[in-house]
Amino acid sequence: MKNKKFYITTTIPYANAPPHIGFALEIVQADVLARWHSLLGEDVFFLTGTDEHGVKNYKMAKEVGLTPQQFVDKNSDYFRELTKVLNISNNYFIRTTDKKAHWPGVINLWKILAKKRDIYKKKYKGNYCYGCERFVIEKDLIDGKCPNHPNLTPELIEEENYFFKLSKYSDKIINLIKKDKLKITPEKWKNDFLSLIKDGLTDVSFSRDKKHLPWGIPVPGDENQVLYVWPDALTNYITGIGYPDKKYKKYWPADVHVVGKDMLRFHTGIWPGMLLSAGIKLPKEVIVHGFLTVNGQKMSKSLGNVVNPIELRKKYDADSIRYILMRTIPFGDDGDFSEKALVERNNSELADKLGNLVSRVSALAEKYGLVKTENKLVKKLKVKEISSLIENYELDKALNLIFEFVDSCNLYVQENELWKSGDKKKLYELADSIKALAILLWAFIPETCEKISKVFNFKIDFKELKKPLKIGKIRKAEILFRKIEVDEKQEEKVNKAEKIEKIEGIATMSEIVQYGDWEKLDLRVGKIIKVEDIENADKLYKLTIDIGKEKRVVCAGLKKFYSKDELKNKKCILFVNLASRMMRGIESRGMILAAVNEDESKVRLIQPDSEIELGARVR
RNA sequence: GGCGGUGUAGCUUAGUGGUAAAGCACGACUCUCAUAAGGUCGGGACCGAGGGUUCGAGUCCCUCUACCGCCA
Repeated sequence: MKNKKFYITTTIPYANAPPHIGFALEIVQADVLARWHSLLGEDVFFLTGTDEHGVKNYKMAKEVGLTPQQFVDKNSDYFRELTKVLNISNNYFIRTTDKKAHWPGVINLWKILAKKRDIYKKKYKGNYCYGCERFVIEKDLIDGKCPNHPNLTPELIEEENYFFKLSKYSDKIINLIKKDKLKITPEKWKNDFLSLIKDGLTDVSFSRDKKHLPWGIPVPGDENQVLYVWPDALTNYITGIGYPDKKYKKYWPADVHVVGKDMLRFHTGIWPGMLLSAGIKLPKEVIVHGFLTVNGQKMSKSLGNVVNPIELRKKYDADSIRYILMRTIPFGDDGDFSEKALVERNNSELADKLGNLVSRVSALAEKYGLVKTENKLVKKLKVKEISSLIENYELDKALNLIFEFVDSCNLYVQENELWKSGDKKKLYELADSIKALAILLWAFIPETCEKISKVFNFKIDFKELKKPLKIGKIRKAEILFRKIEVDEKQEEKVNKAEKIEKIEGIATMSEIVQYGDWEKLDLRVGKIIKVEDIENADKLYKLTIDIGKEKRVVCAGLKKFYSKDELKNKKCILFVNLASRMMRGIESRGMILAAVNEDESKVRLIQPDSEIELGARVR
C-alpha cells in the first residue's frame, strides 16, 4: 500500500542577515504540520532554504570585504543552524545559488515560458532605488527621494527587461482561487488577495540588466540580462524536489506553502501564473501567518529589538520556544512575542502542569505499579477535535484543548488521592493518558515527548493512540522542563518600568496647565520654502515658512542637525503667536517645534504624518 | 482618500441572537504523590461610543471613534 504524500514548504528567506523570530514562527509552524502528517503515517517532504541572489547581497558582501558567495554562505549557514537548534524536520535545504540543485530547473522553466511566448522584452524607464532594488513610482517619491531610503537619490534609468505575461492568466487564477482550487487560508487572506487583484494581474518584470544586477542566474540566451527574484526564488519549490527531473512529481503539487502575509501575493499571483504557463500543476493551498511584534512593538533594527532565535535558543530549550510560538500566535493574525511570556508559559504550562504531571505519575507508577484496565479518563481528551484543529492550522486552539486534558489528569490524581490509595488501575489510566498526550504533542514539542515515551515505554505513532499501553518497568521521570528563574532580562524590564515612572514623573511634576492656557497657543502647519545661512551664526538658519495665508521668517538652531537641502520643502509645525524676537539682526516671528533628546544630540522636526493644508491648526 | 480587519476582566484571548467564559496575574483556603508543583473558592467587564432591528444584541444593521493592515 502506498502512503499518502504530503509536501510542505516554507518561503525561502533572503540571506542578507541572520534569521529573526518571525521566520522561526513560520518554520516551526511548518514543522508542526510536517510532523503531524508524518505521525499519521504519511510520506512527508518538508522543504526550506534560502534566497541568495540580488543586488543587496552583492553590495553588502562588498562592504564587508567578502565575495558574494562567501557572504551568502555565511548567512545561509545561520538558517541551517536554525533548523538544527529548533529541531526542524526538513528533508532538504535548498539554496538558490546552488548551481546543481537549483539552476538547471530555473533555466528549464524559463525556457518553457519563453517557448510559450509568455516572456517578452519591454523598455522600461523610471526612478530606480538601489535600496529597494526596484523602480519607485514618481508619486511615491518624497522630495525626490524614495520613502524607504531617504538618504539615497533614485536614479532615472531606462532599461530593457524581460517581462512575464502574467495578465494572460489573470482570470484563470482569480477563478481557481475563488473555487478554492488554489486555496488561501485563512479566508480573510483569500478575500484580501481577491480584492487586491480585482482589476486583474499585471505583467511582471522577470529580469534586470546585468549592470544593475550582477549577482544572479543569467537569462538563457541573453548575456546581458540576469533573472530577477521571482523566476529564480519561487522556482525553489520544484527544484527542491528534483525538477526538472521527473522525480519531482513524486511530491508535486505542494500540499501547503506556508507564507507570511507580505509574501502572499507572489505565491498566489506570480507563482501560479508561471506554473499555468508551464503546464505544471498548481499548489493546493497557501496558508498565511501574521507578523510578530516584540513586547508589543514592531521589530526593527532601528529600535534594536530584533530577536534572533539562534541567540534565544542559547537561553531556552527548543521545545519551550516552539511551544510559545505555536501557543500565543493565533493563526493568520499578528501576535506578540516576549521573553516574559515565554518564561511564564514555560513555567506554568510546561513545567507545572505537563512536566509535573509526568513526574508525579511516573513516581507513583514506580512505587505502586500498574494494572491494565479500560481507560475511561482518556475519553476527556478530544482527539478528533484536536486533529481537525491541527489540520485547519489552528494550532493555538489545539494546544488549548490538549492542555485542558493535562488539567483533567492532574485533577484525577488529586481527587482520587492516588498517593494514598495507590490504585494501580487508576494509575494505569493516567499512564495511558500520558501516552496519548505525548503522541498528540509530539508535533509541537518532539524532544519532550520522546523522553516521555521512554519513561512509559511506548512508540510515538498515531496508531498507538488507541492501543492500550503495554505495561513495562517505569521509573520516575527526569525533570522535563526546568523552571526558568527571573534573570537579568527581568531586571531590564524593571528598569524600563522605572523609566516610564520617571517620564510620568515629569508630567506630574510640571505645572498643570489649564485648558484655557493651552488654547492660547496658535500652532500651524507650515512648509519651509527657503533656507538661508546667517552671517556669524554657526547654529542658526534663516527659514522662510509658508503657512498658507502668509509667509514668515523664522530663525532656528537647526544647522547642526539638518542640511539646507534636507530642510527645504519640509513640513513643520510653527508656533505662530510667540512674541517675536530679534536674533542676529533678524526678526524671528515664531518657533518651529522639534523633538529634542536629553543631551540635545538629536533634534528632529515634528511634522504631520500625511497630507494636510498649510495653515491647518494644531490642537 | 478608498477597502478590509480589530476593539470583551490588570494582561492574553474564547464566545457568530437566549443567564458574559477561560488561562495568566491577584486574594483566601487546602492536599503532600510530584519540579515550593496539585486542588477548591473568590474579587474583578455598563463586551470602544451612540443609535436601530428584535420579545431578547458582545453577537445583526447604521453612524462615530481608536488602533492595525492593504491599496491610492
